[in-house]
Amino acid sequence: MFRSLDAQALSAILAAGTVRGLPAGRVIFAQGDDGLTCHSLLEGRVKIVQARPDGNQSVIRFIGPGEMYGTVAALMGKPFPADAVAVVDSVEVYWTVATMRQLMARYPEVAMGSAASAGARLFEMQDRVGEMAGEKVEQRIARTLMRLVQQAGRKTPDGIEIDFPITRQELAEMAGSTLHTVSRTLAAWDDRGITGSARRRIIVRKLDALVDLAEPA
Amino acid sequence: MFRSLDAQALSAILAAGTVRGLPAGRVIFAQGDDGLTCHSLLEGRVKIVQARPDGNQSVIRFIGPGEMYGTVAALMGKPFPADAVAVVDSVEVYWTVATMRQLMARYPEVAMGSAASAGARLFEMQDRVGEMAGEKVEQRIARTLMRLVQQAGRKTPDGIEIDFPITRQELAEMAGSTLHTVSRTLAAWDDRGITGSARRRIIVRKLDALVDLAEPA
DNA sequence: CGCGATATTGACAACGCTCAACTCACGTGG
DNA sequence: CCACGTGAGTTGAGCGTTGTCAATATCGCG
Repeated sequence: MFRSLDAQALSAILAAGTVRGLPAGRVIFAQGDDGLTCHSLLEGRVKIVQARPDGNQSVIRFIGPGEMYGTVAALMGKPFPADAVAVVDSVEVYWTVATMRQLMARYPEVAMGSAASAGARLFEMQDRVGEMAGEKVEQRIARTLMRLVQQAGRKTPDGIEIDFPITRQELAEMAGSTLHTVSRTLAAWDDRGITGSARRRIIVRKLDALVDLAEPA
Repeated sequence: MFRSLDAQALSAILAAGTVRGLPAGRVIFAQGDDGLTCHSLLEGRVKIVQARPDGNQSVIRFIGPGEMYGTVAALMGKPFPADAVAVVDSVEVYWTVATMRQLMARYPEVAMGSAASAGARLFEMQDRVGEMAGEKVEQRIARTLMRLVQQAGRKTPDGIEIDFPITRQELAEMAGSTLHTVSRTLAAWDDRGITGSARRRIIVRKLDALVDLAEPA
C-alpha cells in the first residue's frame, strides 16, 4: 500500500510513527479497546481474532508485511472489533489516529491505499459469508488453505508452503470447524499427496487438486 | 449518508445523476458486470445476492432508502461481486463512476460518507463470518432477524414488523440454512409468541426473547 | 377458477461435532 | 543427558442437528 510513494515521502511517513518489535504471542490491541492507533506490519505475521460470546473464537484473517490493520476502526472512532496477536516475532509501525489523518491529508495516496484495501477486504468477507453459508466443511477448509497460499505462500521445490506456523486449531477457526475435523481432513489429503503437513507447518503439493476440492460436484 | 449536506448541494448531486423507477424484481446490475455505475436507493428495498458455483445463492444484504450500493466495486474498477435486485417497486439514483469521482472531489462529505459506510459494512461482514463459523442454525436465524429489525423494522401495536416482503427462502439464504429449517424454526417461535409470521411477512413480538436465542447458553 | 409461488410438515440419513483416550514432538530443568 | 510436562496432533465411537427427499396445504394473481 506504500508502493506508489517515493522514498522521501516514505521515510517521512515512517518517521511520523513509532516502530517497534513484537515478540511472538504479543497482543497488539484487544477486542473492545478504543481504536486510537493505526498499524502497519513491516515484518512477521499477525492474526486478527474475534472472540465469540460462547467462548470460542474465530480467526478473521492473517496480516502480512505491508498490510495495515486496526486502521478502519481507528478512523471511524470505534472500538477494535477483534484482537490482534503476533504469531511470530514481528516488527510494526503504528501511528495515532490524529497523525494518520494528517498523513492522509498530506499524502492522498495513503488515504487511497487504505480505502482500496478496506474495499478488497469487504469483498473478501462477502465471499466468505457466501461460502460459509452453504458449503461443506471440506470445501471451506480447501478455500481457507487457498487463501492462505495466496496471502502467505512461499514456493519450495516440494510445493507451496505457508510461510508461518499455523495450528490445525487456527485453521479450524478460520474455516468454521473444529480441530478434529481439520486434522482428519488434512490427514486424508496428505495420504492423497495433495498436501504435506507437519507440526504447525503446511505444504500444498497439488494446488489444482485443492481447487477441485473447493468446487463442489 | 447525505445527511450532512445542505439542500443546495444535495440537489446538485441529485441532478448530476439519473433518477429512475424500478419495478419489483428488476435486476439493477448483475454479478460479473463491469462496475461502471454507483447507486443510491431513494425509496423501496433492494437485495444484494451472490450466486454460488453450486447453484445456490446467498443474500448478502438488503439495501434501504438512503444507502449506497455498487459503489465500492465501481470505485475500485472491479466487476460487481453480486446481483442487485429490487424486491419491491423502488426508486434509485445512479451516477457514472467518473461523475461520482467529481462529486467526491467537490463534496468531501460524499467521499467520507461512503468510506464510513464501507467501513461499517466491513465490520458487519466480519461479525457475520464469526457467527457463521460456530453458531447453530437457530442462533444464526435469530441474529439475521435482529439485523433485519434494525435495518427495516417498523413499529406496530403488535410488535416490530419487517417493512418489506421477505420469503423464508431469502431468510434462509441470509442465515446460511435451508427454507425448511427456517420454516420449522419460525413455526416454533410463532407458537411461543416470539414472532408472528405470515406469507412474506414477519413480525417480531418479543425482541428480548429473540436476543436470548441469539446468545448461546 | 386454476396455476405457480410460497409455506408446512414428516421421515430419514449423514455430516460433522462432542467426548475421550492416546501418541508424538519439543523444550526445560534437574 | 534423561525425565518430565506441555502443547500439538491423531484417531475412534456415538449421537444430535440439520440437510435431503417427498408430499401436501394455502395463498394470490392472472
